[in-house]
Amino acid sequence: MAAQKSTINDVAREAGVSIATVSRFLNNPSSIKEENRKKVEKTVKKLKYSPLLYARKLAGGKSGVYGLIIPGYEGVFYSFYAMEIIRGIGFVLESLNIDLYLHIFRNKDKFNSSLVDGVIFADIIGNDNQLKRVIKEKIPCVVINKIVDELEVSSVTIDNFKGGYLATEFLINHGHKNIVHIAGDLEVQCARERLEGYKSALIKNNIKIKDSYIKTANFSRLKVKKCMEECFSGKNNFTAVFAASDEMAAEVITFAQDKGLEVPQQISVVGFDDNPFCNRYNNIGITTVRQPLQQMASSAVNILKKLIEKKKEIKKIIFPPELVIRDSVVSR
Amino acid sequence: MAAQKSTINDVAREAGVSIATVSRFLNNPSSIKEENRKKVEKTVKKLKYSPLLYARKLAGGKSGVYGLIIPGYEGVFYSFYAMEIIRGIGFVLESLNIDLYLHIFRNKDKFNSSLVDGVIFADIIGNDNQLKRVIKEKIPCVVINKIVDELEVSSVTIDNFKGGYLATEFLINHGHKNIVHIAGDLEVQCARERLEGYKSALIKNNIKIKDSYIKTANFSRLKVKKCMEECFSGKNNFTAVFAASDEMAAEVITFAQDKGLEVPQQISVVGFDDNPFCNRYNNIGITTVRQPLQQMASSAVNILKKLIEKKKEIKKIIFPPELVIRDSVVSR
DNA sequence: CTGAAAGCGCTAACAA
DNA sequence: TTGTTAGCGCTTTCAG
Repeated sequence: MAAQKSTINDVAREAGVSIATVSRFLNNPSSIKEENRKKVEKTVKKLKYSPLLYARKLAGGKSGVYGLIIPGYEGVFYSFYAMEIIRGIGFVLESLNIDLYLHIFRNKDKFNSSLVDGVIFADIIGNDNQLKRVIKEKIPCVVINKIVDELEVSSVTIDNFKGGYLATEFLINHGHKNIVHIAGDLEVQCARERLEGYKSALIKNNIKIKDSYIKTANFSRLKVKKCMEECFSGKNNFTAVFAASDEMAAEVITFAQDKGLEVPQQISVVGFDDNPFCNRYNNIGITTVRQPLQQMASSAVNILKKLIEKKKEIKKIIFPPELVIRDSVVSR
Repeated sequence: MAAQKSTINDVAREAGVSIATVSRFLNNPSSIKEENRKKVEKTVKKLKYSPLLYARKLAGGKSGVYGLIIPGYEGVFYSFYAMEIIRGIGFVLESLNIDLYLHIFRNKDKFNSSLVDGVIFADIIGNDNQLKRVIKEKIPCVVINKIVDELEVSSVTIDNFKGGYLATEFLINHGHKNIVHIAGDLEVQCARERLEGYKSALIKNNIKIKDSYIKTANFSRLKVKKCMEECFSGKNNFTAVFAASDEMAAEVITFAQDKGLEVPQQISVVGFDDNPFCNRYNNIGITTVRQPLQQMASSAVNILKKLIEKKKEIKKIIFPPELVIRDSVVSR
């Protein structure tokens, strides 16, 4: 009556072999006799058998599931970065026939890694403990978007310093000297590095760094408004803004336009991300710094896979960022 | 040496009780003596013990993980609907201390439900078989966004017919008679129903349905352009467009503006979703139909939870849609 | 190449 | 209230 799932025992009985043979068929088909392989194969199909992942895992096998841990900061589901990472990883895993176990956490640290074969961290923001625990339990893992120098762990990042440098240098090369930087949340490594890149470009070009030109907006659009109001409140004479994300750059444009200023004629803008949602914001193509998120995701999966298969060692990869020139910057 | 995870045996030994007592502590703490409870609690903390979900599940328990299955249609990761559902469900589950197992599939049907206690389907698009299998295996489940009349399964939806009707009626009430409808992918139930709502509103108001006014754009922005080109190619005299999503509505606005037409002065537009990304598209607040996605998500989780706890029966919930009036429609 | 059997960590009778 | 014990479905020695 009950349409229960069939088990390895059912298959073994029906096919007239032992469960060990069925197990071998599942894990290493070439290790059993042709004849048995055919019999088992037929029976598996007939009974629509598929192994219980948890039984398999308990017996020392693999579940075929990777974990993806995403810090649940505010607005994470509106974050281009987070969504691209989920998308990229989901896409690669699918082609590998591996399932995804997504864990988005806020505050608490309750990821139970027991179901997964390995873990990918999409950034580490306040969850160093989680990472440490995973490493301690010897679960293979890879970190994206943060270089964790103090730990023996694989990572995939871009050179955010260079990204910030490129963006700022591009503005400088167009004759801008008074450049505002809207930074992301400085708790986050990539935001700090982009800021450092900005400073470094100024220094190299003998431009004085003005603290009043550096604002922090948490990567969210909401806070950008406040930053811009501050910039405009004093005696402002800046001619360009470099924002640490395209979303923030878009908000800068909106703000400037609401103020009656033309972009880029009166204010040039550079963003970060190459977010397709903002490519053509209010008809302005935003010049931006592209990070190859899909490549990073795919790279992370591959490293993890090899780690799980014990084929490779810890590896720290850094991709180069790329300046994408559109039309939100003019010379002056 | 090896920092292995501690097991229930370690805890039992260390605390001087049997593993059964530890198990009881985990699942029903009030059933053991105060004294033992304290001892076990202390030991659990000391050893940083947490049960292996798969061992638990194999022994007939729960994993504390719900599955969320999302059809991986093109652009799913840019889909407001999909992201809101993930967000809403993630948010509710987090407060319940339940983990999420996200499965986004394309083509193949390889969801292995064995790790989860229950499953939520975010829409059914071409994966009826998956749903049927889950039901057959007696795994508790809930479907969002599609009413599956022919199956005994819980569902949470909105009244999409009514949504389409409201949108169209609003345009008619503003004096529009020539109304284009940009439908979503008609493989998807909600798109069909919105279209029916549109037709019904026209009929009720004695306006003839023109096939040339009905275009299908797959919910994606790309196809909208083609639809609009078609609309404009013939002798067009439509004055309004009702799009089955805000994203598509935004694209309609872009297209019209590129054509040199003013929105809403020359063309009124109504969308669907109340997508905050499009709230203020090119400075135009889009009038739209809101579906309470967060509520739907939360409702789905609650139904599933009760199903798993065997406290409730199959339930089909239909939420009402709500017209949100902004400024993309003018009378004529 | 195959089968028998041990055991992974846990839950849930059952007996005490 | 507690401990003993029999599995849950699978992988993996170890003999044959």
